[in-house]
Amino acid sequence: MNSHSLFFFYYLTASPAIHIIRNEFLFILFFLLFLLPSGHTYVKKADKHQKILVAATKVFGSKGFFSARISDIAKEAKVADGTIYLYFHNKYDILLTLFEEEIAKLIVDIKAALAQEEDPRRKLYIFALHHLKLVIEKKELAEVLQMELRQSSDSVKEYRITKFVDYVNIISGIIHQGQKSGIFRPELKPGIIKRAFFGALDEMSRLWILNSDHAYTIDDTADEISSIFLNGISLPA
Amino acid sequence: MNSHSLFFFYYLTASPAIHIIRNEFLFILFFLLFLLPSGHTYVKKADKHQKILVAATKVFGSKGFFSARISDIAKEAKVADGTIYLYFHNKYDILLTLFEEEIAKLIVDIKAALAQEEDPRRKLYIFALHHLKLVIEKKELAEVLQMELRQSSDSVKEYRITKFVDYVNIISGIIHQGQKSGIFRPELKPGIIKRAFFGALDEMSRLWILNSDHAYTIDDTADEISSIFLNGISLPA
DNA sequence: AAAAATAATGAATGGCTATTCATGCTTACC
DNA sequence: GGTAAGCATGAATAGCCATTCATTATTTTT
Repeated sequence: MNSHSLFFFYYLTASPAIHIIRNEFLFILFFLLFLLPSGHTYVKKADKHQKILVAATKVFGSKGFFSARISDIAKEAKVADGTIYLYFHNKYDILLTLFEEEIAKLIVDIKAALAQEEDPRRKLYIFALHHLKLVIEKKELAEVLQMELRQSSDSVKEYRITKFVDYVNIISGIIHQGQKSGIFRPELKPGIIKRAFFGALDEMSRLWILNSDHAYTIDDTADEISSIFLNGISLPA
Repeated sequence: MNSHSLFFFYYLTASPAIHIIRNEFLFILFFLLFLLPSGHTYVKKADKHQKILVAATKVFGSKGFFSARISDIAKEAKVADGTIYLYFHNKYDILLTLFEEEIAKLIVDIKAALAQEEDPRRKLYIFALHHLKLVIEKKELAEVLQMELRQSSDSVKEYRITKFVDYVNIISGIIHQGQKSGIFRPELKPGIIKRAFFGALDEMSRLWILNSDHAYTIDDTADEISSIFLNGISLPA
């Protein structure tokens, strides 16, 4: 979408102003009114952008970023290798876009679900449930998160420190609230807890991803983990 | 060491038996008595093997397996690129060797420390402490573990399922023992707990590795995490 | 101290694959 | 139905880097 509008403006500004006679003006008007918002080309582009991202998620998820080949992604998306470069700058750009779009969605989702709830204990449970549900519903994405969030390369680190932290900080927010309202032990450091909690969930994801025999249901797991934490961090009633 | 002894046997069996006259017999005896156990060549080989592993740990740790170049490792080890191939089959072999040797050591260490202790609660604490200490004392190794345990490639997965599980199963052993002796809640599933516990610790490592400003001490952290878990999984007294 | 055996070197090789681009195809408009 | 604009294609390019190997250095043996 982004690159599409840019493209459009490029063409617009590149043609000398003197050429904007009546015909062309009408054409541009037409273009603005019909093509840009919902026109055919536009939709197709968005389609492929999406198709490529979906394919990339699958391929990155199963082979990891480095072992994944552009041609794998192209084949999976049923698109020529070169086509990918009409939509993304390079391989790494695909990964970044994947993160930006998906983590953003995830944050929105979870925040919406949390807004329904007041009790910090319930909130923690809801967070756990959402996070684990992601693993089921978007198995491939979860695998990418699993693998690539760890890849240490300075550029990735910087990125991670931007986006990922937002997500994890939702937890410390909950802990904080719980401490303020006297439900959680006040001496615990939210900075540690959030990490521990995320780590526990994340490790469960890994379990899920690596084993195909899912011995426990998602609800059992969310239940058990948040219950441990709640018992662990709550003040005695 | 391994490849060295193989080498020796290769030479031994390759020379026809008829050649073993008195002189050569004495030579072999000499070789066996002096060179093999502590001779010069042997030590030097072990030296370089080790030097390369140390260098590799550093390089893998800072750049990740895929971004690490053999030439980086060679430079770090102060050795020619080609030399590495006298000690390892290929790049991936370096990584595997690293794991085998280090995780094995770690398991031995932790088991020794645990043997001193009876109380499952204390054991859990000790495990946490050891694991986190690893992150401090062998920062680079910890980074490699962090990064590469996640790398999804079928060969790695298989490997992981062999060695790594041994390590994590130490936790479930402790939980089990605690449940049998009526200290831990019997309805909890050790299969989940061990993962959650490991995940929490592991996430703490990540925190440590990514942030340079170490806001919390290792003991604080081990304390806090095991305390949460202990509260969480213990039966009310 | 020469010869033989072993080890180390690093430049050259070769395979692999991200990226490009000349070409052909589709669609949208007249 | 012809034309132009934008799209898609995939073979060719180009760069990177693991691995090899002819050569040099070192160590051991006689």
